[in-house]
Amino acid sequence: MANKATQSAKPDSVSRLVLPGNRAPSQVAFEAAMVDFFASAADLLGVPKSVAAIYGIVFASPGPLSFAEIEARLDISKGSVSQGLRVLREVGALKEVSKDDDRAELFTPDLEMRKLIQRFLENRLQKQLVAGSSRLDSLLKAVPGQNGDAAELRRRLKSLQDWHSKARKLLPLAKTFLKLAPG
Amino acid sequence: MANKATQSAKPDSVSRLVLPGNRAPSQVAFEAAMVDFFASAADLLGVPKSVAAIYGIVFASPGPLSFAEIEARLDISKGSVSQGLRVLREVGALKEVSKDDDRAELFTPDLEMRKLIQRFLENRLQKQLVAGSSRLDSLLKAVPGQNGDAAELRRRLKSLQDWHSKARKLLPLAKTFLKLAPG
DNA sequence: TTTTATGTTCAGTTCATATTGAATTGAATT
DNA sequence: AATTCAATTCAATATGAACTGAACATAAAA
Repeated sequence: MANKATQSAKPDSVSRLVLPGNRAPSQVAFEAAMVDFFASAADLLGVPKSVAAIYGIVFASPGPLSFAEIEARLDISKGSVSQGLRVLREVGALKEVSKDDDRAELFTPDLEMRKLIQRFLENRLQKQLVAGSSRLDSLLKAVPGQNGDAAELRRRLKSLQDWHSKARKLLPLAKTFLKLAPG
Repeated sequence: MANKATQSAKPDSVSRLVLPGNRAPSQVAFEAAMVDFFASAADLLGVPKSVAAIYGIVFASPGPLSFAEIEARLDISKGSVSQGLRVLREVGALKEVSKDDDRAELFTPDLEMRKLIQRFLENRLQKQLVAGSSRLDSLLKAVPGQNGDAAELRRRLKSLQDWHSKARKLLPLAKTFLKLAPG
């Protein structure tokens, strides 16, 4: 809990979320760096920091972690852990591995990132692009006036449609490319 | 289609920013729709709504608009208009056309979106990817422990490096693709 | 049944970010 | 030099997404 003013000049970023506990300093440092890494990626993708932190801490652990262990290693609330885990399970970023002698769920990163990336591309980009296209169709029909001004507006909308079309065509290419074998 | 009940139902979102003034209702509706369109795109890219609204209102006007006209058509403050215009000029989304008989600046959308898109790809994506790569290098050297656990962590990091590498290779392809002539 | 362990929910709070607008700047005009 | 007006700045404020934590749910153990 103690989240008081720090006495050292630690980076005031996300790595503050990582609690030392009684683990080896090198392990803690590694965890903090991983959490930071995913936090900055998450920032780009519009994902909450706490979610990134959870993923980072699980990623940094060679063995699967329980809810309680995640809670202990991160300075975020039970509620946030619960909701963050839900999000990460929903998008397939984490998978549960059940240890039969204990009823606590254990989480480990799902390294099949193909699916993760595909999901992102389809859910955010493709959706937005498709919705945008039909909106542009409507707009083109609703151009006000009928003189040269209207012509100019139509020209602009056509230009937007062109870009949308290119982006839509690029998406499948990107998906294919990202699927290629390492090398 | 999956459109809500009424076709003229005003989404109570961003189009509220558009002020009717004394322009033709069809023009106002068109403006509101354009503002909405750019607002949802901006949302994806992490750009403030007011900035998107300004771009939308300028895009929806066949002729260039002055600061005062933009302010009159949108329900946002002078300060937001000023700051939004600055951002849009900086990224090259708007260009100024000077009308010699008046000293007010006039703005019109810069339809050379190539540059805009290139800027976005380079500044946000490429930067993040390059920074990420070097962070991964560091992390690989800082893997704690030396047994099988360390090997597992190295395996995970290698996997991340692979994805980063693919994404970095994809960027130039995307740039080229988006540059192709319409068709 | 009661207790304990584990996880979830959600009403309220926090805090980062967007927005505001009074004060200011500076260029053109008189 | 004083006035006017377009535009900018920035401290103050508003907004809302993310976070918290107490209450609640569920299931195994006692």
